[in-house]
Amino acid sequence: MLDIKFVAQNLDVVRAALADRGGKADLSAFEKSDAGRREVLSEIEALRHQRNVVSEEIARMKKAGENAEDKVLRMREVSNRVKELEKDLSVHEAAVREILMGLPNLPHASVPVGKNEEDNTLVKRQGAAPEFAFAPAAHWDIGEALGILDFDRAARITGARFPLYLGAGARLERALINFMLDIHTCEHGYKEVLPPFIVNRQSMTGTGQLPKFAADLFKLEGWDYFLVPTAEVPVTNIHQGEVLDEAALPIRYTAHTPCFRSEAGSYGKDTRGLIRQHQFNKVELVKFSAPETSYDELETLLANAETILARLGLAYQVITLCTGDLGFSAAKTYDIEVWMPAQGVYREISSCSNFEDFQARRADIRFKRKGKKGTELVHTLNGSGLAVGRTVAAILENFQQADGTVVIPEALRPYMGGMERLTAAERAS
RNA sequence: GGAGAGGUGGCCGAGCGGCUGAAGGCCCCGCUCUCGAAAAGCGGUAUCCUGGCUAAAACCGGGAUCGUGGGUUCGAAUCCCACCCUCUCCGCCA
Repeated sequence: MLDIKFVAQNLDVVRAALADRGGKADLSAFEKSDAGRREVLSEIEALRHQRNVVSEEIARMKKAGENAEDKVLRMREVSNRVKELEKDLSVHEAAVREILMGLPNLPHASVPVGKNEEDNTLVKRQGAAPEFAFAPAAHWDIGEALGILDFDRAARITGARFPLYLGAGARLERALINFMLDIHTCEHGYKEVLPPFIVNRQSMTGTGQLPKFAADLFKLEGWDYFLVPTAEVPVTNIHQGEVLDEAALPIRYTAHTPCFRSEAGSYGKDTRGLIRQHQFNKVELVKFSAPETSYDELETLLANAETILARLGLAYQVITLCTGDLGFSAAKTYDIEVWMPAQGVYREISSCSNFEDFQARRADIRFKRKGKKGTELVHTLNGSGLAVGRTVAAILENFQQADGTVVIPEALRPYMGGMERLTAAERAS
């Protein structure tokens, strides 16, 4: 959420930023509701002031044994009037809030202006894409041939877009999760957390998924609870409503969770394989930072995520999302895209964002500076470190061999009981 | 699921119709003392909204906030109702 005062005083700035994002905002409605809100509020406050003063008089008179009946009667009317006005006020407040909750974050000055993903800018490319003497197979064909992925049975169990890992495939997924968590906790200074996978409406609103993107979420029937679409939601909300110590910042958390997404509107996209599933695993990185260092924290967050790909020996590129491609809550986002040989493209495997105070304002996460009065909103950041299913897909495609086996990256072998290669040997059925 | 107890400031904790934005303590920040520190003493220390002043603050005025939302009342942290959460006991259970 943007700061209501900032919006009111910088309508043109907000309008321009929204235009850069490719949206249009009905800020005239905001102006009108906010003006109405202030007007009614000042009238209410004047009446309440009167009531407070006279009520005190009444107390004094009653104590002195005097008759205060006329004042009581007058204040009864004032109170009724206040009640009426309060109804007006809540209408205005709801209108302002609704508009404000629907406004996306303002892009940071360093974000390139652009219409869509074609205008994203390349930051760098790392690692060499493997060369094949044969036509590289798609990861779903490799996985099915090895007997470690079974999409048909997954569809029987649940439906389309659910994964079933078997044998070494299941172990590979688990190995990656442990590998990533170990690096982030032991080498990058993140604290491991294991949060709830189901969250309430407030948490979803705090990080920005609600109220606007309910269609992307799985909701529990009979409950006002939702399956997490990313660990960002439960982990960022760890400190919801808190005032943090300046000395405690930056706070860094890493968490593995399954992620559940309805993928509404993506029919026909990435229908095969592990790329776009309703359920997938992800190791997430979340930071709470002081405002002045949050962009430095974004750079290290990105570097922390990149480390995983580098250790696995996967080629990747980093791009900066342009204004038109930026997510709702983000002020700046880097995507890391891993090389996928079968399709010959780089595919998103991590997304690292600084939300500045946008989520902190919604979730009410503040901090106090030593020796200073008052509190300030923290900056929140997060990034995938990494999407595990897509990492499996990348490993299968990048390290496939002519004989159909897949070489396991060396860094991962300790987590695979020393296994060096995925073969069809253990295929059971 | 049944019975009971409770949710108050950064933290602990008193208050149970008006003198309470809230005692007391802790933390934190100034000052005194000290070569310095500790201890002790003195003072200060919630958040949000709104108006004035301002380049912006500081500052000043007003309002709101004692789990959340309603209600009673001239007046509610205090009384009533609903909901949420926590704890204890019983039942059930991985």
